[in-house]
Amino acid sequence: MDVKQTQKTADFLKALGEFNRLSLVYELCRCESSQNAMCLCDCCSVDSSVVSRHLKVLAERDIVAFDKVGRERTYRLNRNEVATQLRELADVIENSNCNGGNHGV
Amino acid sequence: MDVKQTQKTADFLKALGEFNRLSLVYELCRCESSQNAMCLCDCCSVDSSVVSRHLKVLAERDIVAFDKVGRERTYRLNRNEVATQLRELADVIENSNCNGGNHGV
DNA sequence: TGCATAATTGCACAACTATGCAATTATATC
DNA sequence: GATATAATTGCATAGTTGTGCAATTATGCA
Repeated sequence: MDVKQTQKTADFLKALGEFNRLSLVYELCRCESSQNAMCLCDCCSVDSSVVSRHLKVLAERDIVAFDKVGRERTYRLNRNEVATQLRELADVIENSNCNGGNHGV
Repeated sequence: MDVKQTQKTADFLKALGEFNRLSLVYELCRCESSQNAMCLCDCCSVDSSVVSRHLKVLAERDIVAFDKVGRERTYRLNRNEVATQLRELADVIENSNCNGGNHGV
């Protein structure tokens, strides 16, 4: 596995692997429409500045995307991209080995 | 989403989301048979004590399992369990929302 | 019993991270 | 322009994490 790709995958998982960030992801999960940051604050009991920073981390990893609407920013989950990345990792872990695919259950 | 479950999932992702630990996982991925810790040291250029600690973290999250063989410990990847957890998360992220399943592509 | 090897643990430390508060920026409305 | 609100940024801080080295434990073998 390529070092750069490994680092990228690790960063992706690390971004998801923090309680408040994962809570934000779940919160965005529950709502079909975009949510602004203030609204998202309610789901985790931390300062709005903290939420802002967490959303920034999630955006950097392409886990969420945002649009500017007036003075608000509305965030939405990149559902397909995130799900695809997780599934690809699952496939690698389940299927790749020296003998090429069979993991001997 | 239940707080305890969220924390557990976050811990799982955090365990995977570190470069050297993910490298160990990939290394175990490549090999069908169990590997001892010394062997695994080769895949990441850190002290054996560090590898030992990383493997402990991975074992705590049930990402790897080990057997004692003489004075060695041989580690193997819990392929199915890890893959299943990742896929379940992918499913939640892709499908769950207020309107019950459709995520409006 | 003595020695060698595998692995873990104690300790110290540097780097990173999450957090809250205050200040700042950006934008809408009056 | 003045004011209010949404969001971000600077700063300080406490807590966590990854790391290496040395010591220790555990096991196998002569």
